[in-house]
Amino acid sequence: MQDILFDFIAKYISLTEEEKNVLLSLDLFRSVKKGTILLKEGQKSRDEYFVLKGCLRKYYIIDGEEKTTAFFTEMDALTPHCVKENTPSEYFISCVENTILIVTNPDMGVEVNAKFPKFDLMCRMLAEDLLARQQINFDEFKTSSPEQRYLNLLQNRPDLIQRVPQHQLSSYLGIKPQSLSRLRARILEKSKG
Amino acid sequence: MQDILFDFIAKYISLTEEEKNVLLSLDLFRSVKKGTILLKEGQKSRDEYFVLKGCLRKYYIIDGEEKTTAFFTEMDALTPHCVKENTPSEYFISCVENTILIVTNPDMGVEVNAKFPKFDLMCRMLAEDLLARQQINFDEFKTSSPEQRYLNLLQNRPDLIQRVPQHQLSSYLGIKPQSLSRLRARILEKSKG
DNA sequence: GTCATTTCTTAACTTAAGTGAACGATTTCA
DNA sequence: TGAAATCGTTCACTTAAGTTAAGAAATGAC
Repeated sequence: MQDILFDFIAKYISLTEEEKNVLLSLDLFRSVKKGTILLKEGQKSRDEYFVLKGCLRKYYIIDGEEKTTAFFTEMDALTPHCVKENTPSEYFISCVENTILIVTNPDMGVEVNAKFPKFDLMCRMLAEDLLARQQINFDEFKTSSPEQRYLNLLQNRPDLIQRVPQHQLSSYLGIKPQSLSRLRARILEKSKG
Repeated sequence: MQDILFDFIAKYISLTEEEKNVLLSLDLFRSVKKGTILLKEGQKSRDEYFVLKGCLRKYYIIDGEEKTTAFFTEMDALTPHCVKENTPSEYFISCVENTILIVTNPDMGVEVNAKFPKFDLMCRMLAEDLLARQQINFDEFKTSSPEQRYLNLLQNRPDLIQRVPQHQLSSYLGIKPQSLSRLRARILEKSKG
């Protein structure tokens, strides 16, 4: 399980065995049941998440309707907006599956940083990395039709389509559940000829 | 002009007069004519931009059609994806207006960092900041209809609607120019009653 | 296992975006 | 200045997404 964490960190910096042990001793791991809501709209929180196993979902409730805008799976990091701004959250975060997380907060960052000066460097690289990926995703979203977006998802994150309910996927694709059903039927029809 | 730069930096770190002078002496300023293409698809580049005055546009050409995905105006920073990855660019960057830029590259970062240790810190804060804003924008885009997106733009960046041609705005909103025309007419009709 | 709830699909209808074409109005540039 | 290209709007038509409603299928609770 920890391997996922160390594989992830290894993408950015290298750790000694000793450093790894110190990290593990911090006891950051947390196991969360499917359906648990980690963050609610209006709530303040200092918790940042890193997914070791499982899946988190970020969603808004707008006019009484859930609007899912992101999924976080293995190796994904998630710092809710409200953590940086110290404002009430505009969105919810819940567990799509039973999930194992690393939970940290900015204060611990300071502490950890004292022991690992490299940690700061890694955080910057991570932020830049996420930003770059986010921008590409956004561009792809803007330049595609819902159907293309679904096909892209099928290519890039096929696991999501299996592990996430359709009605959550649909708003992630920017459409209604009925439209996703129809769109899938349309694609199937095409492939048959 | 430099005030824009220092106002921007002041959001993150504070500089002494001496430090400001050193920064100015680096001669990073560049004036670029409207229509100039700073980066082309397929091209490699190390240049990062910060807009002091004017407007840059990022666009793809997909099936022979320009798809605009971002505009960068005063105080916006832009690091093309290809700079970090050292791969050919997938998109173009051009000047919508005569523009004054600060042009840097990662190597200079090393040099600058020797003189300003704070610089590194600022870059991380900036990356985190941009990431947070980007995520909110993306969420907003996903959860809105084209019409809502246009109204949001009218609220949040009214200047863009003035300074940017309609057909570039439209793909930024994820629709065709004709649809933007129609949508504007529709809104006007509504407001009349 | 059964009942209730949630989720997914289908259908009919409405609304809005895509497409192709035409038309002035600008803008560009020789 | 005058011709050519670009740009914005409009129109008629097509296609796809939103909406409302209903029913089938899967899931969960007891």
